Amino acid sequence: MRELELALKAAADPTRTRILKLLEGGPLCVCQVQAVLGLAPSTVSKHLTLLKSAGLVQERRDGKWIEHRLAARPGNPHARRVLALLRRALARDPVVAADRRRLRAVTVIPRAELCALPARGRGRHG
Amino acid sequence: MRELELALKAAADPTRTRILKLLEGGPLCVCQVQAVLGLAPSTVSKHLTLLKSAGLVQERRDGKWIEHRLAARPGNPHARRVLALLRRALARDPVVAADRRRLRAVTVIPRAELCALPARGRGRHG
DNA sequence: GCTACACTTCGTCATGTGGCGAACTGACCA
DNA sequence: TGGTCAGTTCGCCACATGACGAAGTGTAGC
Repeated sequence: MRELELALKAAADPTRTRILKLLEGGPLCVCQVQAVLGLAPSTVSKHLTLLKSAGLVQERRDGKWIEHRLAARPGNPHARRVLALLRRALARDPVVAADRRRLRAVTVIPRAELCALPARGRGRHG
Repeated sequence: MRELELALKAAADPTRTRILKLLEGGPLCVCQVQAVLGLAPSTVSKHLTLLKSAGLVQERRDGKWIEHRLAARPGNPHARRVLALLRRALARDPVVAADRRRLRAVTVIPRAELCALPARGRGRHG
């Protein structure tokens, strides 16, 4: 019951829904998500931590960066169900579509360059 | 997006999850739900109103009472997905099982008698 | 080891949410 | 037409949640 609650609550926030839909396209690091959503790094990190503890997302260190991806085989069966639901939902949602466009623009930038961009929030103008 | 959010948020609260699982057994009036969950009528009503506005539940007046049931054919496709998810989930949850036991005890009492019980909250002792 | 930097944690704030009792609404029945 | 009573709405309270910036953590590379 509690696990279902966690999985549903994790998916029930629009920001986290957008993150999950972004991750359907493949693994991303925090600053890529941040660049697409336009949020502070601390905010993105908190959402990803919550998604992880709900079992929807896994992480893997890749040198300096941390790759976040949808949980391939969640231990929590509710998490699997919620991910499956999301995969079917919002196929034509305008917000999701816009996010995907922004993501395409973002992923062509090398990570080292993207993450160093000044507009990141960790010093919004310097 | 907003509709998915509403449907997920509606199902993400444990009290509402319990209500939805109860309704899987058939339509119920407010005082029956209340008798099983042990909550104030205003609280149950609020939850049912939210479930209705999320498209998960429908109501039908039956004389003095109002029957609440799972939406048979929700206009909102997200609502349909969430209900399908819930139907598969919590099949062996202890809380849900206990609720079902209590519901069986409650449904043998005629509604007119049950709803008039003093322990209802609308005057918890008189 | 020291610096750089991707990310997290902490403290704070505004807002949302779940619970209750009291007052209100509206359908049935006399 | 007025009473009864199932259910809703309202006002209130405590607590959860999402956002931010500042400070902290830990890995890569000099």
